[in-house]
Amino acid sequence: MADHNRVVTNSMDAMLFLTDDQLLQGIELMYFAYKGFTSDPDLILQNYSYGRAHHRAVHFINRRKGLKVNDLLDILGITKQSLNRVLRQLIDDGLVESRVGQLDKRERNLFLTEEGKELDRQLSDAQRKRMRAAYRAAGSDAVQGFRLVLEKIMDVETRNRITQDKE
Amino acid sequence: MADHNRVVTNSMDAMLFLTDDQLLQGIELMYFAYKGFTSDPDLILQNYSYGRAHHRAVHFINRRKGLKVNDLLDILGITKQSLNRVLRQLIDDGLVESRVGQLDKRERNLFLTEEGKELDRQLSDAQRKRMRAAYRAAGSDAVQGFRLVLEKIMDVETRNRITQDKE
DNA sequence: CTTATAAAGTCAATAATACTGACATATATT
DNA sequence: AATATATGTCAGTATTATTGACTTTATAAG
Repeated sequence: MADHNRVVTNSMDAMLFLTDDQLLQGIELMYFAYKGFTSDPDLILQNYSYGRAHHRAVHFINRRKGLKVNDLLDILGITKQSLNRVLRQLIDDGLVESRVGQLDKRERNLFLTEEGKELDRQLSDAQRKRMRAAYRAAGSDAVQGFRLVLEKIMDVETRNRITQDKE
Repeated sequence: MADHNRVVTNSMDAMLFLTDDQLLQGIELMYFAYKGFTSDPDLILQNYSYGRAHHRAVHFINRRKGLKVNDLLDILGITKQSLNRVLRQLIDDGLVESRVGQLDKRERNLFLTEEGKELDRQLSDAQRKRMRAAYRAAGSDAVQGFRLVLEKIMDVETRNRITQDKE
């Protein structure tokens, strides 16, 4: 079975020029790009003594205003104990507001306060600036390909959850 | 100067359809794709009680056989104290060999042992499998765009260091 | 109405990864 | 001989994550 797969794989790789070395180069590209991608926000977060976890929470609370705590847990894929520390800080610091659910009072809907929006704006500006520069330098065809490959790289469940919200 | 740039930026954004929302979608794609990208290796590493730091060390030692400790520090962008813990484990566990430099005996050249190569093969197989599937599903044009955008996203210094090795 | 389930929050212990600062050793350079 | 470089190590701290146990409040099911 292993041999059979290898043969099929090789012929399809040949069509797409997918040598092991090229795949490894793609893997390294992902690693280094992600590192650059997070470097600007990391600097800003230091001023707040926050980390990437705070960034992610702020980002998704802004992008999905009023989302429930459980929604955020699903998106981030962490435990509630992990999120709690971060969310507690953001609420105590006045960047996030937790409102009791209107239909189900057990639920909490999360929103950014003005101060939270200000942090999000700073982080988002830095990251969008980098993305915009990269997109512009690479061109729109490249951007399409970039987006397509990234969608295929992520877990299917994640992709379904993300794309269903858009369409 | 800021105003001048803004005007130029906006017109070019229009040409490339770069709304803030699309940029934010790209940012989320990076986040979710990177998460998927690391999920397979993470499972394998659990069997060894290793983490991502070990993965990165093993990967780059294999890709740049005989590299010096300082080279690895530059690539990973961490302190030697951080690397030391990971490298110490890998050496003690017999996955990495540290050979005294031939020209300069202060230097140490790092190599994977057979056992180290076996771990690298497992991690690399999993990650290449995912990349290959994504590449195949997206098509070769998309792959070109993917690579191009990633190169533009990373820090310039990183890009120079990476690409100089290839050409 | 009572019981069970669900959403959120918390406490405690642990782990992986990173940091800074200080210092040691061996080797190379000046 | 003095200085600089490459590597290694010890100690202390921070961030982010984990598992497990438990509480509070509110909804749903019996």
